[in-house]
Amino acid sequence: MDSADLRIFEAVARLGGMNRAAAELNTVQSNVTARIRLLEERLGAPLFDRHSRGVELTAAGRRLLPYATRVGRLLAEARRAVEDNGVPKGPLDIGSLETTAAVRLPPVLAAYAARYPEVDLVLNTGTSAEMIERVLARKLEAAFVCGPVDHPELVQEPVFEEELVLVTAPSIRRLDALPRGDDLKIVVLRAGCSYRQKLEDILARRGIVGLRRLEFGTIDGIIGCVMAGLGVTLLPLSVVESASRAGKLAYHPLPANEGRVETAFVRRRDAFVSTALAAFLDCARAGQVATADAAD
Amino acid sequence: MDSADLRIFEAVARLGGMNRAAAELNTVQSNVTARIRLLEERLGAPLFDRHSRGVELTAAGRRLLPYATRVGRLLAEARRAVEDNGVPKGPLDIGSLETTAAVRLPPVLAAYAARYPEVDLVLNTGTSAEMIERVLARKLEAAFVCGPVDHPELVQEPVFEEELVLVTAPSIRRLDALPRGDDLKIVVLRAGCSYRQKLEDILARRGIVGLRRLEFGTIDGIIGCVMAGLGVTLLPLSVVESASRAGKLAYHPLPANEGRVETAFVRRRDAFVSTALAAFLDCARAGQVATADAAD
DNA sequence: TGAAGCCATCGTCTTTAATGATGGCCTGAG
DNA sequence: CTCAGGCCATCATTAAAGACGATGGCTTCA
Repeated sequence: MDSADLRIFEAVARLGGMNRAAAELNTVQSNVTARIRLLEERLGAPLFDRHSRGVELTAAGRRLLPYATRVGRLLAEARRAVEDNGVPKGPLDIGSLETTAAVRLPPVLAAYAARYPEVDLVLNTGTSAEMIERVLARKLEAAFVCGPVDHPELVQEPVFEEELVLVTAPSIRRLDALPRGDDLKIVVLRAGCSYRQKLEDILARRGIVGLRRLEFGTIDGIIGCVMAGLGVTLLPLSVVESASRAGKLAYHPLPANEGRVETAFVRRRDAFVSTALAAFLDCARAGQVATADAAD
Repeated sequence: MDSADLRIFEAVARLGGMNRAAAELNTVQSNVTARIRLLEERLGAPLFDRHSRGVELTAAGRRLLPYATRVGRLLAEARRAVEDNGVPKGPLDIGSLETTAAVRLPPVLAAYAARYPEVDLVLNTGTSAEMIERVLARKLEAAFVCGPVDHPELVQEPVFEEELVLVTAPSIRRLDALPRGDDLKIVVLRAGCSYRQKLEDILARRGIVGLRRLEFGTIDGIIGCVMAGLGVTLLPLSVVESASRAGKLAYHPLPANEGRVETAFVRRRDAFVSTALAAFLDCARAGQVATADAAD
């Protein structure tokens, strides 16, 4: 048994047929057939049931399939490991919460891009759940998400700490003064946003329930909307601090148990840590230190 | 790059030379040389530095090596997974503490051996540290050790709970009555035994320190020695209960925080769980239930 | 009933790998 | 100093493995 055998096997299993696998593998059907037959012979067990519509995995085939994919992944990773000679370069796909991307990452990204011009960094934003899913699916090397994350396949490292505040129009001095009923909407980034549920919980604990929602695609949209008195939102203090100083917004601190959230950098436990990623993490840590220093 | 390439690469790296690798792989040196050269060409990086005494890994080679071994292991595991058709059979290497082997395992082993005659079970005894090391080195599929175990590479499952007691000659009714000084020895299974440190700690907390040690290779040896009044030892209650009833020994219960230890069944997180092992774990759990029932 | 899609088989051909002999290089013993 | 014994590189040759294309049998669906 050989990795090449497993590659063919995997394609046949995934595509459900030898013809289709042959097409994908840029070879002919007879070759696929022969190699599968040989593999079955060597393993001493049939891997597929043949029928007229194609083939189907047998029990033995189902046991083999996960190994075929794992071996394939490992070989690809090995190649990357050999090519990664310690100088960050190549593609680097990172995920992030939109707020983190807006508040924390600009200096990090700027420093990183300047220092490692050979890296093609792609930043991908979305909710924590989306980002975690993509990291697990190996679509992203790592992501900034709302921590703490407890998943056996992931390792996390806390990198930023945010203080979330309620944000309202500047005329609202105290939360009591919030208008009730249809006049007030909660404004969130979009469905599934990590902060949405949190905001609803926070308001609910203060007896404010059943609010309408307004969804935006950008943080600027949200801020504009809140400035205009259309609603209330929940954002990191650092996002709204300057707008607040300018008198355009008011923010309302929350107790630590509600307002403190940490942002964690998560990645698959078993995935290769490229030099590009390691360097990025260094930059992110440096950004964190700088922030902490500034706060002192 | 292919698993066959990696197999050759791994042998060359491990043996430090192409001639030696060729001998191990049952082929000729020129073949090894050619394939390594081809592999280097395809990867675009030299993997070995050649010199007159043999070869040495380059940085790129060092990055590749762990993948070579992992791919090799994965293929071997894949073969086993295909062959394992759900009927427990083949070799099964288990580790255990000696006390667990003596007290808990006999019924489990008997039931297992009777039920699955096709399994070649090998029981390996030693200290927790030894067993854990061997599980990590993949020399054992799993082991019974003194829990709880916290290691990222291992998964554990508590299976037995032991009550450890101090064991003395029958004439010793209370611990106060223990003779001090050279008259008393602590009797342990052997250096490195998990219970040794525990016993010393327990005695130290009662002001008994600096005792001589006496080491034995078997539990029977220890018991005989304690019966004869030569020393004190620490053993699971279940080991000494019958001897105590017969008036040959006295045992002295310990508070729960000192005397309760759990025995955990540990295995590598990433290792294949053979049907034989799964069935064994079932038997062990059944034994645990039986014990618990009997205790009620 | 016939076209379309599927897999199995076979002989041929190409590519790849293995072999054994040779040569150059270095090292350490005599 | 020299020579034997280890090492790796190279090359022509041979053996094996894999890929190919054509064919045929089977089932399904129109």
